[in-house]
Amino acid sequence: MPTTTLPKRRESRGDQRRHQIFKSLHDCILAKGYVKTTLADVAEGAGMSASHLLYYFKGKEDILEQYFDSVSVRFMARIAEFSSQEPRVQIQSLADFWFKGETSTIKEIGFMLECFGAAVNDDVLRITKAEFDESCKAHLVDIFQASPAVFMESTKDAAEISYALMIGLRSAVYFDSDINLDEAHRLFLNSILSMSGHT
Amino acid sequence: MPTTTLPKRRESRGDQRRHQIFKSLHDCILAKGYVKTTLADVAEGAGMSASHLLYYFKGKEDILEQYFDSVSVRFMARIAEFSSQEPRVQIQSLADFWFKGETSTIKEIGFMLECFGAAVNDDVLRITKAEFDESCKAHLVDIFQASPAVFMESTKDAAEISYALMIGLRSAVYFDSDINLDEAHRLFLNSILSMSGHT
DNA sequence: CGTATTTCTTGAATATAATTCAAAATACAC
DNA sequence: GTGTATTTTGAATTATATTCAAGAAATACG
Repeated sequence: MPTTTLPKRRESRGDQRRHQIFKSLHDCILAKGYVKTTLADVAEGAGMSASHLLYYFKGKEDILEQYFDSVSVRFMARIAEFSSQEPRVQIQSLADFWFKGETSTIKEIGFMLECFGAAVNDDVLRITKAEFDESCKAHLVDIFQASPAVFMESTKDAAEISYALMIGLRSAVYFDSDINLDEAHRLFLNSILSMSGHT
Repeated sequence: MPTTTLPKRRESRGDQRRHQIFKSLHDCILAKGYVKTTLADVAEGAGMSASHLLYYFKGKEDILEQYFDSVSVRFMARIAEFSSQEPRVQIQSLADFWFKGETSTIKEIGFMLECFGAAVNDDVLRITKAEFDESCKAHLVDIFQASPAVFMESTKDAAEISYALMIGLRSAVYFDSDINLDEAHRLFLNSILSMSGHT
């Protein structure tokens, strides 16, 4: 399916091409998963030949690595926007970000989980994820420091637990039928509010 | 005098072979990850030809699916053993199980994370994981019901949060340098004890 | 314009790994 | 011993990632 995109002057031709490839990879992963996605699949979605993908990227892994990085950057920017809000509102924003909206559908969580699995044995993905985690936890520490009270030994512990809860609940939403996005949202929100003394 | 050796018919020849294959697959996954492991690698470790692996299993995926299932069964049996203990001891046992000992090294956590990633687009793995999760959460509900007090809306919520915490903390231990197995053990233990009213 | 140069694009060739299969080797029953 | 069932293998087959030489298109420049 060829996509006719308007030529933006801000983006070089190469960047446009790269974005088409990312978009196609994302579509393919949501449809059949990264492992089962072939370069031919991605190429067709991006309207080019498979061999031409390797003009822009070193290989299949490289496409995922760079795409994962771009998603990571986008997410960090989004989360950074919350910083100006009151702690209580910030917590609400985070709950919404991780358990509501288009970035947190079941399929998107599946994409995330598959990336984590791939990251286990891919240095580039692993480092990207580690930096993303670090950034998220730093934000959480800030939130807890600005909060009324923390029922934890330290704000660092509270951040660690909050982040683990987010990862674990999203995983549960994907795999387990006893919990859905709304319930996970409630559990996450209530837990963080409670930990931060927002009674 | 006993002249006849007992026929160790506990395991058929085929089952022995299958176990050799599982063992080899596990070694390979710890060494280079499932995706990068080839059938030739597994075959060499199990002392047979690659094509012969497919005499016992339908394919590479099938080996992982059946091995993951056997690990799941083994883990469930181990966790079921804790049931006779007092709630407080049971919580300690769970913390040790998930964050201490040979089943919870960094490499084993990596194996788990890679399986979860693969499970996203593999029906067999996904169902195995879903059933395992369900079983674990049921045990947690039992623990909370037998505990002094639960600072949650329900024991189901407490179980959901505990399990999410376990998954999220193990993931953090694998990817993030700001937390190790000992700290995760402490955080998990303290959180569950606190949630269950074991002050 | 015309053409030189750079960038883009492809199909054909190659490499690697999973899977199939016919047949050989081995174990086993009688 | 001989026939049958099981185990095992190496040699094809298939699928996919990757390389590469060369053609097409865009762009720079006289």
